[in-house]
Amino acid sequence: MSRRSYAQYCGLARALDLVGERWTLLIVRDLALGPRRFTDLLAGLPGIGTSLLSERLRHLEDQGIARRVVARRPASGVVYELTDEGRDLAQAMSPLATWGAARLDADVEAELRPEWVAYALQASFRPAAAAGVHDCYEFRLEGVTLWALVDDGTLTVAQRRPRRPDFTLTTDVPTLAQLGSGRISPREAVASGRARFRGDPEAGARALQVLGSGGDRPA
Amino acid sequence: MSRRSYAQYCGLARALDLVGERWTLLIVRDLALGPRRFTDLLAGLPGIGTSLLSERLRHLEDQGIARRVVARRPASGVVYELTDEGRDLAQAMSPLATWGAARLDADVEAELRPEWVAYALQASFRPAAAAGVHDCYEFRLEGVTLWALVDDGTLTVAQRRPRRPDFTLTTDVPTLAQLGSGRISPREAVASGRARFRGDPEAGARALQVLGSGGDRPA
DNA sequence: CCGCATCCGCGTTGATACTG
DNA sequence: CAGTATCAACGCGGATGCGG
Repeated sequence: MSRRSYAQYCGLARALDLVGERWTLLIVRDLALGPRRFTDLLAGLPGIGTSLLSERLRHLEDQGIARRVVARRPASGVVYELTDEGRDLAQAMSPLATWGAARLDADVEAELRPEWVAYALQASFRPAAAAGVHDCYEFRLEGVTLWALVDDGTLTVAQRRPRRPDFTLTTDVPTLAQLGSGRISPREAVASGRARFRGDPEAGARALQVLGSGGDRPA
Repeated sequence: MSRRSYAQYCGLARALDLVGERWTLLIVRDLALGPRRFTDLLAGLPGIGTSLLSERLRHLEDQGIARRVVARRPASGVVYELTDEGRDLAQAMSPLATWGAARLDADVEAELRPEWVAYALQASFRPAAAAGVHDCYEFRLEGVTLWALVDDGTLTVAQRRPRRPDFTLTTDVPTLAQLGSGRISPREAVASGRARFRGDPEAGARALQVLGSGGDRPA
């Protein structure tokens, strides 16, 4: 029953005491995309047990990271959502996610869900660079297609085509991650056959600014 | 024997598969301050068992995050140090450490070691803001005193006074963390009695730029 | 003393069954 | 749908031992 603590007066140790246990950060990740029901979370975390999810949620609630809300409108039920502190945490773990994304090898036998990519896009979104930008980017990734809708300072990742996209990028997730982090240039990605770009090159350049580390121009 | 994996094609899940297990990130934190011996790490991680530390180190080695080096010079023995990838990771976990530092309550029964504070300072250091800066800041924190030596683009955190400091800040760690993150202004910290500042106010302003989120001026 | 392996008791986790 | 109850399996903490 006693929660194990590192008992160190150190920011990292404290963070790990709070959210370092198994599944916790993945729950925060899922909640970062919006309110979720218990069963939504359960479906998004294959392998977690219901009791553990229940306990984790209660703990996040106790720590003021997430909030339990009795939903009314769509269908009565319980919904979990992040608090402001939870959103701070979601921001703080983005670099870790980016670091991990760069190490997503192609050979990993891992499930690919649109939500994970949506989370990665949200994490790498730079609102300041998106001022005055109104674009729609289509990403096709191994059977998963999704759309990033940039409107000024906001990014919405949709799983249905919201409007005619300014470009379509067909690639795989590791390549997309490398593009976003600037580890390879769009030119290289296309030249090596790992990516295919169709559409407005200027929109592609804006996408790099808004969703990546910016700078380079697409082929 | 089978390492448990989340098996999700998501950057965060991958990062947690690699370094999400207990103690692992704290080991990386310790190594981020420089090469360490097995027993140094052991001493800095009260509660870890020798076998677990050994296994974690081997895993970090396998993943190319840390490296095992047979030391010669000071005394023969084995030393562990971060690889470039490990340094990337250390960078990536800094925001998490900052998030946790803001939640280091005064009531926590936790050990305070100069190294943790040194790590926090390193994590918040912005080399770009330190161009042309040559300062020495003294921090006195509940019995622990240390010095931050800024020289152009580099920060060295010392546990012995390297030279006459440009200012001395006496406070506690939560307040220091809040100052660094900009959650309170130096003015407030001093006015509320939580901090005491003695020395060159302009050096204090530079410290905020270099070690914090910058902007405000000290009282 | 340093670096590490082995063993054991226990807390945490994963899977299933069951309930309002 | 939103959990609680239960139990087996695994990971971890602590002790011990052993070759440099």
